[in-house]
Formats: sequence, C-alpha cells, structure tokens
Amino acid sequence: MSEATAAADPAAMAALKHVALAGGLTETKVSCAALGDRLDASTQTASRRLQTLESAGLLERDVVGDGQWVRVTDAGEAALRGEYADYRRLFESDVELVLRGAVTGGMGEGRHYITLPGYAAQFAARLGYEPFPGTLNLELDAESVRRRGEIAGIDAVPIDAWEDEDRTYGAAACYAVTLVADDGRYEDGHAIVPDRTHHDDDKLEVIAPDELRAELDLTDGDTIEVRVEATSRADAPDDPDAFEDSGEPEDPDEPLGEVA
Amino acid sequence: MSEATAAADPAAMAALKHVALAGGLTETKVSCAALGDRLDASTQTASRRLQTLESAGLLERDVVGDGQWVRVTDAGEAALRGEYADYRRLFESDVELVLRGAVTGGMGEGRHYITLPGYAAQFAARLGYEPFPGTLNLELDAESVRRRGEIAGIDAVPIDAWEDEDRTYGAAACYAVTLVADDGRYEDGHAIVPDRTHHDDDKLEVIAPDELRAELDLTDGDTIEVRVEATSRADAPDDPDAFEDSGEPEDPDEPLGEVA
DNA sequence: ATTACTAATACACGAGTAA
DNA sequence: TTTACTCGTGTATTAGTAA
Repeated sequence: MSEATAAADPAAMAALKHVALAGGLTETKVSCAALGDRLDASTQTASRRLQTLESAGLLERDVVGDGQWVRVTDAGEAALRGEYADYRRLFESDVELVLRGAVTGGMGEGRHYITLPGYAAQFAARLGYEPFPGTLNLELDAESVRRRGEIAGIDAVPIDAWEDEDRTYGAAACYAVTLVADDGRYEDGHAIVPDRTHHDDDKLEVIAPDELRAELDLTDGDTIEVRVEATSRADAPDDPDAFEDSGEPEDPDEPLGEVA
Repeated sequence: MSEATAAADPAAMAALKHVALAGGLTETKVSCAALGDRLDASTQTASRRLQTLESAGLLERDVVGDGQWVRVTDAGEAALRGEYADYRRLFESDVELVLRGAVTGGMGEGRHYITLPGYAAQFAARLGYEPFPGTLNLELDAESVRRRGEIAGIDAVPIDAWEDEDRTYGAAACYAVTLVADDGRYEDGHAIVPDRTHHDDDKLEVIAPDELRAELDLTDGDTIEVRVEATSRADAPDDPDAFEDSGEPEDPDEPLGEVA
C-alpha cells in the first residue's frame, strides 16, 4: 500500500496485464499462442504463466479445448491497480515541495496522539490506511525551514478536531509525502501538521502505514528527503468511504473545526 | 504505439520503475542493496539489472564507489510511459460502446482516401500516427447496427474537410477503438466515420498504425469486437503538434469545415 | 486448432570474492 | 561500505509430443 508494490513476479504481472487488456477484467477468451506473441515467449511459457497466475489466485480460468476463458480475480485487479498507482506516482503526482531533515527522537508523544480513536478513525477513513503507531520526527534544515511555509498552498487531507469527556483535540492537515532515504529507499506517508501551532517551524512529523525507521533503515541523525506531493490523493485504491471496520464509527454530527 | 508495449524485459522494467520512483527521472543516488530489497532479489541481481538497463539505453549511470548516480534516459522514460499508457487503458478508458462485425473486403477505396495528403497530414497530427495504408472494413451485425447510433455521443477527433484543385473532400470523425479478435489478440486504432453519409449504417471502417489484418490474423468473414472508447485521446505520448516530418505541411489558412 | 506434459538446454540467480 | 566479477547451481525456458 505504501511503497512500490513488490509485485509477485514481473513476468507474471506482464502476462496478467495483457490478459486484462484483452478484456480479462470481465471475461475474455485468450489463446496461449496470442499471449505468447505479446510476451515475446513461447506458447508453453504463456500456458505456464496462466497456470502460475491461477495458482497465485490472480486469475480464474476455464479451459475449453479451443482456448480458455479467463477473468482476473479481485486480487489480480488489486495487483494491477498497485502497478497503476506506481505509474501514476511517476507521471501524475508532481512533487510540489522538497524538504530535508534529520531524524530525531521522540516517538512517544506522536505515538500517543495518532493512536487516539478520534484521530485513528479519520486516518483510516481519509488516508486509506491505519498509521503505524508512531511518528517519524524530523528536524528540518535551514533551507527547508525557510521553504516550509509553501506547504500551506498545497492540497491536504483535513483531519477534524474532536473531543472526549476530558478535553478537545485540535484539527490538523495531512500532506501526502514520499520519503526518500539517502540510499534510494523510499516510502509513502503523510506529513501531519497541526492547524494551531505555528511555533516549531523546524519540526515535521510524518506518519505512514509501515514503520518508517525500519523500512528506511533510519537512526537518529540520518537525513532524509521529504517530497510533498501536489495532489494528496489517498493510496487506497477504490473505496474512500469504507472504514467501518476500523476504529470508532464517526459521528456525522460531531462538532468539527473551531476548537481552542 | 498501438498494442501493449512489448516491454523489453519485465524484470528490467520493474527495476527501471523503481529507479524512477526513487527519483531517477531527474537524477538520484541508488544502492544495489536498496534496489535488491525492492525487487526481492540479491544485490548482485540488482547490480546486473542496472547494467542491463544501461546497455539497453534506458538508464545512465555514474558509479561512484559508495553507490551510483542514475538517471532514466528519454528512451527509458518512453518505455515507462508505454507501461503507464497500458494501465491507463485498463483503468481509465472506460469502453463506451461495444460493436461486433465481420471483416469484409474492399481495402481499395479506403486505402485511396486515407493516403491522400489532406487526410494523411491530419491523421499524423491529430491521431499521433500515420495509418497503415488501408482500412479494415467491417459489416456490423444486427445488434451492432442498432446500437451504432450511440457513437454520435462519444468524443471523437475531428478530421476537417479539405480540397485540392479537382474536388473537395468531406470532414469525418475518428473514434478511438480497440479491436479484439476472438483469440484475444487486440489492436488499437480509430473508427473513421464520414460526417455526411448516413446510409451504410451497417458498415464500419477502421484505421490503425499497423496492418490490422496481419496483426490480428484476420480474413474475410472473421468476426471481431470493436470497443469504442469514451475518451479519444491519441496514443502519441507527449508531443501533439510534432508532425512536420510526416506528409504535407498543413496550411494554417486552409478553408476548413463546411463543404458540400 | 487447442492446453500442457516431459525432457534437454540455456539462462538467470546468488554465494563468494576482489577491487 | 560500495560495485561487479566468476562460478556452481537451480530454475525457467523451449522443443517435442500427447491428449
């Protein structure tokens, strides 16, 4: 969901893509000869690819003697959409702002806040994932502190204020970012910027589906690049309103915004 | 340009995609270890992938001892965009209308018209390719004849009328279509519908960059599916106005439209 | 015509190593 | 640490064949 899809087998994905292009998302009849042509491979290899895809659960088949009827399964379509998302990231999401910062300690406080149900439910619903319970805290370099203000002009996912019996919790904005480590590793996530506090201009907090420190092999003091995307679409493929299964159900009448 | 990109090596393309996602479209530093992680492969394999991409002209590299600086070449970006185009076809271009017809003879007349400079230049400029000199003529089945009228509501590329010293040639509309043969082979092209003639409602003429009869292994009488796309974008990736090299230069002051 | 098996071969992979 | 070489092994591939 976050990083580039570690797509099973690139060769199998290529075959699946061709099946889908031939109409396999609904149902279509293919022949191994035609598929082999497309893949620059033999009919035997094409046959094996289809078997592989079937046993991987990405494809359903009905072999009928003079060919075979195939349809891409939901898992197969999800895999294809994963690839598609990668290419969209490549060519559609132009990066609006690039910041650099050093990883700094203090997982504690951020961890506490983002796991609170009032926030967690909104993350799940609006970002399309449940954040790893912990934030990556960055201390921006001088140049980045200067440019940080530009973030206000970038499209963000709003996180509404909420309250429990004890206190109220402020609203925030989530900016879609790609974190790029110095060794080329990268992960997608969101920079979360509280609406109120404008001190701490040299700090940036990032959440992601996975543990960023582990995925990017980061330790305190490492510098990292933060690419803020112009369009903050969620990674979630299709259903932007399917979040009933995660966290507290949201009260549609809850008082939002404007909290001191 | 027309069918799905017969992308060199799927594994190499996967590597190229990851390099690009890591920022390689401009320039970025990668390590074979990180790339190997992403590809579920060893560092040796990652190293070999990068060498392969380099010798294929898809990537430029500067090995610097503690890593390597890489940038995707224009050819590499074109290959990636080819993949991207495939996925867009999968998930963006919803098919608006599906017709079926039988291949019928008569390449002669269509061939004559589409090779006329006044038409050919427009095809090159507006469709992004020079059509194979010949049209595929289809005789629609009864159901398709009935539904054919819906095509009027679909987005089309206009082809303007023009004239030479002898006569005038009428305007037409080009609808982006995907032809799917019964064996699963498919090709992209355009249905070309003259603006004037409304007899011949059971005929459909299709042009494409390649010889459709050969690519789809068609002979007279074979039936084929014609998927008319809702959005008639050209296949040409980027430069919609680069067509000086193909056919006659268009006179910007030529009288267009309104011809009896 | 299909699909898919078996068998021979080629090629790709990763371990080890050097620079 | 890097990259990338060689080399032994294993897997993927194709040819041939059967159903």
